[in-house]
Amino acid sequence: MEINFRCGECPIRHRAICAYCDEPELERLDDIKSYKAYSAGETIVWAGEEAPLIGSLVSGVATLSRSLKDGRRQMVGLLLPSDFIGRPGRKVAPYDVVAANDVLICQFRVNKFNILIDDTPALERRLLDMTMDELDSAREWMLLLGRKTAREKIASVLVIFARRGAELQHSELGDGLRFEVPLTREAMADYLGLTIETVSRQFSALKKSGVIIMEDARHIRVPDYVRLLNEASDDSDGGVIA
Amino acid sequence: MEINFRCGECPIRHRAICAYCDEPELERLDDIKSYKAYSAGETIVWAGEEAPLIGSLVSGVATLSRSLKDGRRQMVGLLLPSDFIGRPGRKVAPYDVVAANDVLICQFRVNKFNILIDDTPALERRLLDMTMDELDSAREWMLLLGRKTAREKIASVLVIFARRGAELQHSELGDGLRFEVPLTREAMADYLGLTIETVSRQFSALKKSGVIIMEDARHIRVPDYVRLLNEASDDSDGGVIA
DNA sequence: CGTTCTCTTGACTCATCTCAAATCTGGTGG
DNA sequence: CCACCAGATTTGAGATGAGTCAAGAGAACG
Repeated sequence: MEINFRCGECPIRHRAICAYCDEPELERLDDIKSYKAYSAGETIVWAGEEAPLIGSLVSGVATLSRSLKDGRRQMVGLLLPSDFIGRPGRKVAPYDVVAANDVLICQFRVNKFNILIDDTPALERRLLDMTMDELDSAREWMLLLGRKTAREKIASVLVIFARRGAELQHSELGDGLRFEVPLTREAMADYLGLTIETVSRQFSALKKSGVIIMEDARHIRVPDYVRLLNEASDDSDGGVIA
Repeated sequence: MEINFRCGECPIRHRAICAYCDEPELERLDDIKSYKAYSAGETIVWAGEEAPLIGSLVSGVATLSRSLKDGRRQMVGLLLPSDFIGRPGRKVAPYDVVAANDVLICQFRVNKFNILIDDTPALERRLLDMTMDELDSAREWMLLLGRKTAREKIASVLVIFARRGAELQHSELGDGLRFEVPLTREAMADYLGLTIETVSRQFSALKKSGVIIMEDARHIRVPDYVRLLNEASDDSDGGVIA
C-alpha cells in the first residue's frame, strides 16, 4: 500500500516540524519525504543504529526508550502525532523507537534533511521550540519518576491518556469521559519506572476506590476528572506554560 | 564588588550560548549583559516568577528543581559552567534555580535578549544544540531515576563529579583521582530521588567496599575509576554522543 | 479449541523510607 | 584558645511500598 499526501493536506501540518514553513519550504520538504507505516510492536529505530531515521509521527503512538546492560528498561519519551523523531546531524541513535500501536511516519531522507535544516530558519526555529517543549516534559517526568508513588504515577499517565483521548475526539475534558489506554501494561511499567504487577495492582486499586471504571483492560471511564487530577498530585500552582 | 569582563576574555566563551558568535555579535551581547554573583544557598529564580532571568552560568554549580505541593522535591537539572539559564520568550519560570555554591552568572537583559536571538542565527543554533544536549541528559537521568538502585545512583553522581573535577583541574580521568562533592547530601537526595539518609548510607557502603575513600564528607578519592563506572551500571554500549 | 499473550492476584521478600538519636563540623563569642 | 551552637552528616531500628516469584484468569488468534 502506497500512502502519500501532500504536506498541505497533512493532518499534523500545523503542529509538526513544518509548522512554521511557508509554501515554497513545504515543497522542498515534500521532495524529500515519504510515508512509512509500522505495525504495533515493530521497532522503528534500534539504539546504536547508524544514520537513524528522521521524521514526524503522523498517527499512532510510539515510545522512546533506553536500557541498561542487564535489561532494565526505561521509557524516556512518548511520541504522539506531530512529534519529531531524530536529531539532525546525529550519527548514532541513542534510543530505541518502538511502535506502540500501528503507526504512520513521515520520514525525511536523512542527508537531505540535514542540509535543508541548515538553511531553513523556519525549520530550525520550530525544532528549537519543540525541543524545549520536550525538555520541559522530560523534566516533568523526572519529578514523577523520582518522587511520585505508584498510585500517583498511574493517575498521572491516565491524565495524559485522557487529554490525548479528548483531543482525538475533539471533546472536552470533564466528568464521565472515556478513553483508550494506548500502551500495554508492560510499556506503562517501563514508562513509569514500575513493574508490570505494580501497574496492574494500582489499576485495580484506583478501580476499587471508584476513581476509574474499567470497561476492559484498555478502556477507562472517569466519573470525576478533578478527582483523577488530585490522585496524580500534579501541582497546578507553579504552572508550566510557555 | 563590580565584576566585569569582555566576552572575548570570558572563561566560558567557547562553550556557552555565545559559542558560535563572531566578533560583531559578541559586541551586541556585551551591551546587554552584566555579571551578577550569588552566594551558596541563594535562590536565583523562583518557580512561578515572571520574566525570569536569562543568562549563562560562568562559575560554580546551580540546581534546577521542581516541587510537589506537599513539599516533595526533585532536582531536574544540574547547571555547570557554560550552561544556559532560562527559555527565551517564556513568561513564567517553571523551576527554582538555586545556587549550590557561590555562583557567577552572566545575565542578559530579558527583553533585549529575546529580540537579539530572533535575528542572530548563531545564537539560535547554539541554543538548539545546547537544548538537545540537555534533553539527552534529562533522558539519561530518567533512566537513573526510574531504574537504578540507590547504590548505582550514588556511583552515577560521583562519576559526574569526577568528570567535572578532572575538567576543572585539566587532569585526566583515571585511577587515584580526587574531587570535590559540590552538593550537600540533601541536594544529592533531591537530584537522585532518594532521601538524605539513603544517600549517606550508600556513601558509607561504597566506602566500606573500597570503591571510594572519603577524606571528609565533601572530598572523595577513587582508587579504581573503572570500578566506580561499573558500580554506576552506565551502559557504554548504546553510547550517546551527538 | 488449544496456544499464546496479556493481565490480574496472592504470598512473601527486600530496598528504601521514616523516625530518632548520636556525631561531626565550622563558626562565634568570650 | 576554648566552649558552645547550628547545621550537616552518619547511624540505628523498625515500618512499608514496591519488587519477585508463582499461579490463575481472560482475550486474541490461528
